[in-house]
Amino acid sequence: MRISARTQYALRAATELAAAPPGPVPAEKIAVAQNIPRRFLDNILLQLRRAGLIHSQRGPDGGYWLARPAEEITLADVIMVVEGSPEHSAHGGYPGVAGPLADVWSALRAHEETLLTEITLAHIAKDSLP
Amino acid sequence: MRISARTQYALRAATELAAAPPGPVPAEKIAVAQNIPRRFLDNILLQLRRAGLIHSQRGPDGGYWLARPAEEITLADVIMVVEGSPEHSAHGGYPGVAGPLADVWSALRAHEETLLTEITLAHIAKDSLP
DNA sequence: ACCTAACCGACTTATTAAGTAGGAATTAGG
DNA sequence: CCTAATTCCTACTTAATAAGTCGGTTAGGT
Repeated sequence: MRISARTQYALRAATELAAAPPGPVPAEKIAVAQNIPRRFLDNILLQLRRAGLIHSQRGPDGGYWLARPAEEITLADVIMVVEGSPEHSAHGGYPGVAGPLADVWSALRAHEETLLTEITLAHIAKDSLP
Repeated sequence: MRISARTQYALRAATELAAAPPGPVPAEKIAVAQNIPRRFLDNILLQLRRAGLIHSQRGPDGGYWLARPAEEITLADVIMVVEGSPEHSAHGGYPGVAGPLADVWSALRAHEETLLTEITLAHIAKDSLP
């Protein structure tokens, strides 16, 4: 269950947006609230925007906001953007007697995906996990 | 769900031992059967032995064998040896509104651990997953 | 003695993660 | 129109980890 700093930052930033009142939230505010290195955060927010998960506005009073309601953005959505699509052919088919190991990884991944697809940013922001 | 090559090798090697008839199995045989770089495998087996998971015998007809019955060695046992004990303080306590994220990781880890603790080398070797 | 196989630490190389740098483009307010 | 705020973008650096290699040493059996 490895979760990179980048991924965690992305989720925390997104949660911050989910919890904020309507309107743009500047990156600086997010960085301070979540204690994320500013420049790095820029980088991540850019990626989220390009993926269409958030929108942005430049200039004074500019900032970022969610492209969809927080109830409709799952953790998996965010994670997939920053981690890239998982190439799950990595553990496919072990020699001989070790074959069944692949089924274990596959079960683990399945459960993980299920869980992360069930939980939305709204759940996190409101502390109402299912 | 990141699983290092080293970990996979360790599990596959252990499975090979679990499936073998009683008596020492030389590293070379495991390396060939599982297509694992020989020197690297040495390294891993050494680690497993030091952890008390397997025993060894030098000289001709030497090799490795499981220290306990395959039914009593879980995947978690093997993984913990090669990955080291998880420092799960890594994601402990996020600022403000992101706090509940920690519960998600914790749930994920709990499930993972449960599953890996339920499955033994015997299950893999005999392809009889629960 | 000799061959086989485990034992051991240190070393090299490749990849990824994490963060930084330096600016350019946009927008609102005065 | 000028200024300040703020996003946008590419590329770079550095640190950590993973993966595998090397060169031998030690012990056991025949």
